[in-house]
Amino acid sequence: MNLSPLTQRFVLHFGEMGSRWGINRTVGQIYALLYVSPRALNADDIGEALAFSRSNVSMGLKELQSWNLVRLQHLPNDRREYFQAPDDVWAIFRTLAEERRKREIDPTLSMLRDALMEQPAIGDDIHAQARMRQMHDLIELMTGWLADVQKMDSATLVSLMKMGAQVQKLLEVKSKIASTVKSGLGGRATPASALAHTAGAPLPDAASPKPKDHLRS
Amino acid sequence: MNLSPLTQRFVLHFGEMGSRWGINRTVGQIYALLYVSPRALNADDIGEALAFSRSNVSMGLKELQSWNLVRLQHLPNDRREYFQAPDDVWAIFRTLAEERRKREIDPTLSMLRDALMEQPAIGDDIHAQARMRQMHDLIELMTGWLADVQKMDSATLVSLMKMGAQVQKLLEVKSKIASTVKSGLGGRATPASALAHTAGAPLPDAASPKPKDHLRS
DNA sequence: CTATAATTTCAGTAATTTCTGAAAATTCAG
DNA sequence: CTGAATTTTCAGAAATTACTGAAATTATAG
Repeated sequence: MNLSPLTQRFVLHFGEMGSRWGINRTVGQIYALLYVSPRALNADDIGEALAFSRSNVSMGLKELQSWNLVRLQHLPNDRREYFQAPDDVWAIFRTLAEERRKREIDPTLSMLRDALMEQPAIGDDIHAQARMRQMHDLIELMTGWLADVQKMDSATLVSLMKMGAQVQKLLEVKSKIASTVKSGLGGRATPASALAHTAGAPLPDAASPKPKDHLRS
Repeated sequence: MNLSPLTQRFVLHFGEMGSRWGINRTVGQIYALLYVSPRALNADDIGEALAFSRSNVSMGLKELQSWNLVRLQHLPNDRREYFQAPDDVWAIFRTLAEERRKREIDPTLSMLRDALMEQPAIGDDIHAQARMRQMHDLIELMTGWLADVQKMDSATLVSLMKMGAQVQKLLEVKSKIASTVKSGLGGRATPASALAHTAGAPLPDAASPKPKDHLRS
């Protein structure tokens, strides 16, 4: 199996970017290859195409499986396992976001939660804890939002993203309506309380009422 | 300068996570320290607190500066440079998103654009190019959306994120308004009630007219 | 300008990560 | 079950990345 110049460039790029993305060259190249391949490939195909040792391919595939980024397939009359990337790029992207959250965010969120439980010992700890709370709240807001967004189907997501900054307009319309009508959600309530952010200032306490919680245990 | 147990834990955690985040231990620890510190620190402070060589601190700070993540300060009667993290954690987050886009996304977007210009040589290239186009379009949509979002002020962003999946309801309301121009919102269906519950439901179709495009050349 | 404080650079070393080949383990056809 | 095909594991080699101390550079007080 030899690669076309087009595929070659794509594969090599992914290899190089791999390091910036926190995966290694091998894994990046393997995934790039699977991604553009019109059919599922077995480990030998991959090793041959990319000139990696069989064991290296095996480890790379294991890594990709741990990321849930490959689908496994079996061909009739062939004992070997065939691998392919999911067809839907959005599905790939969701998986990626999900896995990165688990690996890169959740541990920090958990550490921050623990740290915020502690009684500040010395003066500087009060400031440090306030800073940690800011970070904690931001991360919790983001991961909660991400969880919400992950539930949407791709089509909805696409149209929301295409709207871009214009949702903001909708938000204004909403609060206008909300305040005109009697209605709950009072005026533009949410923003106001959310605004308590910023400032290097002492930061007394931080718990703002949260309409919904996104805690995962 | 010795660190409180609380700060120590925070700093060590950032050091360990550093590798997952694509920065090294030193840089992670330095930033964690600056982030929780109530005052700006000079390179010697940092080196002493973290037991790093002076040159290592210098390199770490240089790295952080290249990420635009530190502010530089000068104290009266002191020739040394003092460093601190920005007060606003949202500002930090924006910078981070921006810089990661530049380093981790833009090069790929550019490679994809080039690859899509080429004339597919062999049969498989047609498929490969189609896959690359899917990826390209997704990335372009995401970066365009990110650029829009980066323009919002933090308060707006926070309220949008708190809404989470509920924006989706707004979207429905919007299209309803658009179709029933005059009466709008008929009867009791105020946004308030519409917003009351998060979705998960199928969501009819998604292509809504797209008012704006995100192409950057 | 000179002396000294402060910072950066850099070559060499240490530590970590990636990759390989050989051996072990697993799978399955017959 | 047996044995060949296939995959995984793992110890060590190779490559890469991080870190240090010494030297070079830059900045500034006097």
